[in-house]
Amino acid sequence: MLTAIYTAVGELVGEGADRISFPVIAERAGVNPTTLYRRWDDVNALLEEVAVAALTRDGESLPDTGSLEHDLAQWADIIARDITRPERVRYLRAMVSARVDIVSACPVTETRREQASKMVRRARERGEATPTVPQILDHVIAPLYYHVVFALPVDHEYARRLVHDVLTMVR
Amino acid sequence: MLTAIYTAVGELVGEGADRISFPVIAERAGVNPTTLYRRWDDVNALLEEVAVAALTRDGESLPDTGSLEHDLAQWADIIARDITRPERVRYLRAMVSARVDIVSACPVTETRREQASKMVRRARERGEATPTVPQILDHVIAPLYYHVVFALPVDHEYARRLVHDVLTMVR
DNA sequence: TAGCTAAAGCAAAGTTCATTGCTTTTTGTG
DNA sequence: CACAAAAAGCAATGAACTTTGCTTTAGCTA
Repeated sequence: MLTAIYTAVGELVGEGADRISFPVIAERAGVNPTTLYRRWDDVNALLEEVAVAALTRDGESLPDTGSLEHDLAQWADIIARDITRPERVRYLRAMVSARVDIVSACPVTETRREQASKMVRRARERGEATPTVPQILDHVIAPLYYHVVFALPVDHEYARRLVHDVLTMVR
Repeated sequence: MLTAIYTAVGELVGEGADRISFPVIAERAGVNPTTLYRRWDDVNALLEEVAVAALTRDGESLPDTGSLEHDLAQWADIIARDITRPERVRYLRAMVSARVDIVSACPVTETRREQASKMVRRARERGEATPTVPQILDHVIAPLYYHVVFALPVDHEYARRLVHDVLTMVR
C-alpha cells in the first residue's frame, strides 16, 4: 500500500512527468485517490515525504583515502554526480518548495554534516590541518546544491574547484 | 495591464496564498484569464518573470568603501537582509520550482556576478589582491541563497563569516 | 469467532482549471 | 482620420481536480 504509493511517486518523478497529482499517483499505485487526499494535505507534502526518504538513504560509502584532500575530492564528486540525476533534482526542488518548518530540520544537510565531521576527524587524527566542518558545508556542499536547484552547471571540474578552494582556508 | 498582473502576483505571493493559478491572478488583476493563458505557458513562467523582476531590481547602491573587504562585508549584509524577507523567500522558492529547464541563465546570479565584478575591478585598480569573481559567487552568494531556500539560518554574523572565508583565498 | 475500529474503496457532485472560436477594444501608422 | 494588426475580453466546452457521505474491507482485541 504505502510502498506502492512511494514507488509510484518515485517512478513519476523519475520519468519527469509533467503532471504529478493525487489522481495520477493513485492510478499508478493502484489505489483510490481518496486515500491520498485523506492521508496527505497536498501533493507537495507527499512529494517531500518521499524526497526525504530518497535523499537521506546513503548507499554511498564515505571515502577514506588517507588524505583529506582526496577524501573531499572523491566525496564532492560522488555528491555532484548524485544530485545532478534528474530525479534527485526534482526531489530537491520539491523539498525547497515544500513547507518551511519541516525542512528546517533538514535531514539532507545533517547527513552531509556527519559525513564531513567524520572525514575531518580522521584527518585531524592523522595530524592534518583541516578547514572546519561548517566551512566545508558552506563552501563545498552549499555551492553544489545551490547550482543544482538554480539549474546552474555542475560537473567534476566544478566540484574539484570547490574542494581546492576550501582547502586554501586551512590556516 | 501588465503592471496590474505583476502587482497581483506580488500580492498573492506576499500573502502566501496557497493557490496561485491563472484564474486567481486574473481576478485579482482585473483582467481576463484568457489573456494570461495566451501570454504565458503556465503559472510558473509568469511567477518566475515576476520573481526575476523583483529580485533583480537593485535599488541597492553598490558599496564603495575603498577596500574590498568592507565592500564585500556591506554587500553580503545587504543581500542577507534582503533575501531573508518573507516575500523574497517565497519568490526564491517560486523560482526554484519554476526552473525546470537547464537552458536559461539565472538572471539573479547574473546581477550578482556583475556587482561582484565591479567591486573586484575597483579593488584591483587600487592594487589590492582579490579573490576571483567565481569564488565570490561560490563562497558568498551561493551559501547565502542555499541557506535561504533550505530554511537554514542567515544573519549578519553568517554573512560576515563567508566574506572572511573568501578573503582567505587570496593568494 | 464476534465485534469494534481504522483504513480503503466507491460514486456522485461541485469546483476550478484550461482550451478555443469569435467578438471587441486598443494601438500604432500611413 | 482611417484602417490594419495586435491584444484583450467573452462565452462555451471539456477535462481534471477535490470534496463528501456512505459502504466495504482489513486489522485487532476480548
